[in-house]
Amino acid sequence: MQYIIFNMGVTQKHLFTDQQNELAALAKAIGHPARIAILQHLIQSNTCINGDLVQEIGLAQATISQHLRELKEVGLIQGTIEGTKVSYCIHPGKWNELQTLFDGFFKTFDKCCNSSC
Amino acid sequence: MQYIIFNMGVTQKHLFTDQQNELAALAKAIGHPARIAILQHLIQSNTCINGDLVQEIGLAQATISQHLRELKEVGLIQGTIEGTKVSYCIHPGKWNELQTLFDGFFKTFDKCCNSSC
DNA sequence: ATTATATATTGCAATATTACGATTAAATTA
DNA sequence: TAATTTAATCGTAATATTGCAATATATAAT
Repeated sequence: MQYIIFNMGVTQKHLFTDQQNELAALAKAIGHPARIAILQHLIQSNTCINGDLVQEIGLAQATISQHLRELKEVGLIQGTIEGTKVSYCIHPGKWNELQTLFDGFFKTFDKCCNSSC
Repeated sequence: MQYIIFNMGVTQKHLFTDQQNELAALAKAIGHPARIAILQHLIQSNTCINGDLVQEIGLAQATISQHLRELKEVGLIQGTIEGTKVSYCIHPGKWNELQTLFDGFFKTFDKCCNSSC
């Protein structure tokens, strides 16, 4: 009689620190070209709506909406309802956190110490 | 008679620039806590082998091997065969490219321009 | 009230990812 | 040569992701 085999297909987050999980979650969020494109367009135009991105990128409305939700869930963007539209923009605080976390991670590798193998 | 419906479940890379795809691919590669942990351990110990990481992280040998392959495929690490072991280390050039690409991306958002919505 | 506009959600199909055991491959050691 | 060590690959199971059409929801305009 079997109770649990093990969690197949699921990331074993408990093996890692909160910082490792957070860094990975942020990296994963920007780990799709559509979400990179969305962020770049938001940065350029300050704010924009779903429909703009559908035009700009060329994916279906539902698909863009889904990508926006993922970026929102990780906190990198925020949306404000304006009539029938929703105005999206970068969340400056989270963007700063993203930058700081990644910078810190990158800097831990000191290029002067020859890392060869 | 139907030839192509469309590519379900597959990222539509042709919609994006090479730079967007490259940035996303690198972000995706570090978008898993196990791969973050592997990179951090490589940075700390300069080089290490599969078995070390299995001990350190606590995932199965095959799983660590798979994560190592993903990091190798994107070019962030390299492996050198040494007897029965394979010594892994960071690829300094690619690490530098990673850093430069992300830095450039982060900087395009200028915090002074109030991005609110 | 009805129609138009815009986005979110649901449902579905297909591929991708995560994880592990078992096996294979390749070099080292006894 | 045979046994040991180490890592890669194969096979499999389960979940996650990607993408779209269709539908639902909610506000604005007629």
